[in-house]
Amino acid sequence: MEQPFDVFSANCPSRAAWEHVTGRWGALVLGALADGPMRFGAVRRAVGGVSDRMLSQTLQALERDGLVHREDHGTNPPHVEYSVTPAGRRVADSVVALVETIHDVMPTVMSARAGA
Amino acid sequence: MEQPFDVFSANCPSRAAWEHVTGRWGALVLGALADGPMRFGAVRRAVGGVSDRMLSQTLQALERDGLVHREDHGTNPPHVEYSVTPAGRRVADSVVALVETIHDVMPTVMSARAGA
DNA sequence: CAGCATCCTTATCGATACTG
DNA sequence: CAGTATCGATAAGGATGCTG
Repeated sequence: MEQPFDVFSANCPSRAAWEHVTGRWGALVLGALADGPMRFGAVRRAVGGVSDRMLSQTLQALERDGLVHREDHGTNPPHVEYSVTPAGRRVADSVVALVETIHDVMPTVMSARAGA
Repeated sequence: MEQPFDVFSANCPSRAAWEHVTGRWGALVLGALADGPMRFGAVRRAVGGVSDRMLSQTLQALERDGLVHREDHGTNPPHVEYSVTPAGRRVADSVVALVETIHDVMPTVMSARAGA
């Protein structure tokens, strides 16, 4: 027995984690961090189009879910490093695989959109 | 040579496909259809919390992207079957893998949320 | 059954300004 | 640098009612 979790159920706690990960910026942030620890500004540059506000919120949600680790060096000027936790790495790897799959099928998507 | 596509770029056409797939319902619908062709009502029951309206929009976006195939039997009462296309199957498989990863790490997420 | 049209509420997000 | 606070526009989404 096991896995009492089911993202297809609206009220399962895994649904919230699912939405943090697959939300507008969650997966992209995780994908960026999959390459290694990065500072706030580096993540912002890596993820095209994200604002300070959204990045901050996204990182906080992922940190609360234990998928991202936040390391504040407490210096001035501030120096904070974000990285994936072991659990976060597993999720990030799956996200990266999904990104690659999307890239792979893009030619098909483009011709479908064109009204192939 | 190639992969001119990059979801990390805000203006890449793959970003739109990415958002259709990782949007609130996209991945869940794809995940449901990964099990085989389903009728509209069956998908709605499979994906907890989705409304007619959102399901309809989501299916249309995925169909436009060539990831989902819509087969209207033209009968009365209506009988419409949705299925993944070959490209959609690849994406759906990646989505299912992500779902499973999320389920796997849920115990970790739960304890992180509890303030482990 | 498989949807679409309409309305309306809510949540998301971006811009801007500010702080230690 | 690494954020937070506030505001306002916009879009997402739910409820309801209707159709062939």
